[in-house]
Amino acid sequence: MNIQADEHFDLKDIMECGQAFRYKRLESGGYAIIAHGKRLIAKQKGHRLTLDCSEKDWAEVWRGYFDVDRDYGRVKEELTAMEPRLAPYISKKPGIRILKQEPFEMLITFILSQNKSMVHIKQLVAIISEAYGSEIGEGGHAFPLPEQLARVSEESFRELKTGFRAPYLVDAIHRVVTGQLDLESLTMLSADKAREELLAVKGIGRKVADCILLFGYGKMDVFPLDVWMKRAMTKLYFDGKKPSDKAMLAKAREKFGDLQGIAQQYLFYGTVEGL
DNA sequence: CTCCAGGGATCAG
DNA sequence: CTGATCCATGGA
Repeated sequence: MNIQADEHFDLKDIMECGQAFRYKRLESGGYAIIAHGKRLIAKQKGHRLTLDCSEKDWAEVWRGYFDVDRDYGRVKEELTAMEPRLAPYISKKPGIRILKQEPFEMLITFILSQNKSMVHIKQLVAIISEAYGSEIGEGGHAFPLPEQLARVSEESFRELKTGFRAPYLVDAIHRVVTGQLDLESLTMLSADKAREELLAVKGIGRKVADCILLFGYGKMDVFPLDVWMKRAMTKLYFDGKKPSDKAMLAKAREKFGDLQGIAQQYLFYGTVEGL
């Protein structure tokens, strides 16, 4: 089916700005995307977005995934009004949107992400999906469900080269399948309350928790502070001197308010791309 | 060889 | 409270 995309939607930038790991760029310029247990082929030409899905799947899955019902024109106006220095980052990648991905997938993916490069995270998530996720056609595999990972031992995770993160994964999965960590219930909580729940898991710190909240729950009032964002914030607001994490987070809230999660993504992609 | 990667736990002051 | 060190592993 075809969708009308506006100037605030750029498939390439959405997929490649660092928030998603389960996509492949095709020869045609389109993308094969796996999310929410489904596989999608998407192509964009100008304002025309072509998707190989039913209207039902569009309505039930992909519309939410692409955050279509948020007015990014307004988001960008508000952010620019709050902080004019964000403008060059926004105009460099004006088509970024925050994807709404599966909470459990984000939980596992970002526990894995610590101290790893983005390409390696992508490889590792692919390997885990192929090993334990259900086949969904065309050789694609869904990200594994909690029950599918519950039988995986720490030893097996180590064989997949997850290194010191293996026990963290086992602990997180155990908490989910036993109901000790109720991912569903975090939807209704404030970011601060939801973060508290996530921080109880070993291997989840502030940064990983905030990535889960932003990309898995669409909570835009968080600011994942990773090495790239520390560079960006230091350069922008602290004159090259090394500020504390607390100072950087306070500055992010001051400058970007409840839209700091979205601001973070413009800053992140811009910084990775060398702006 | 060294250094670093979308960090966090632990321990020393 | 802040800062240093260690943690596996692969790529530059």
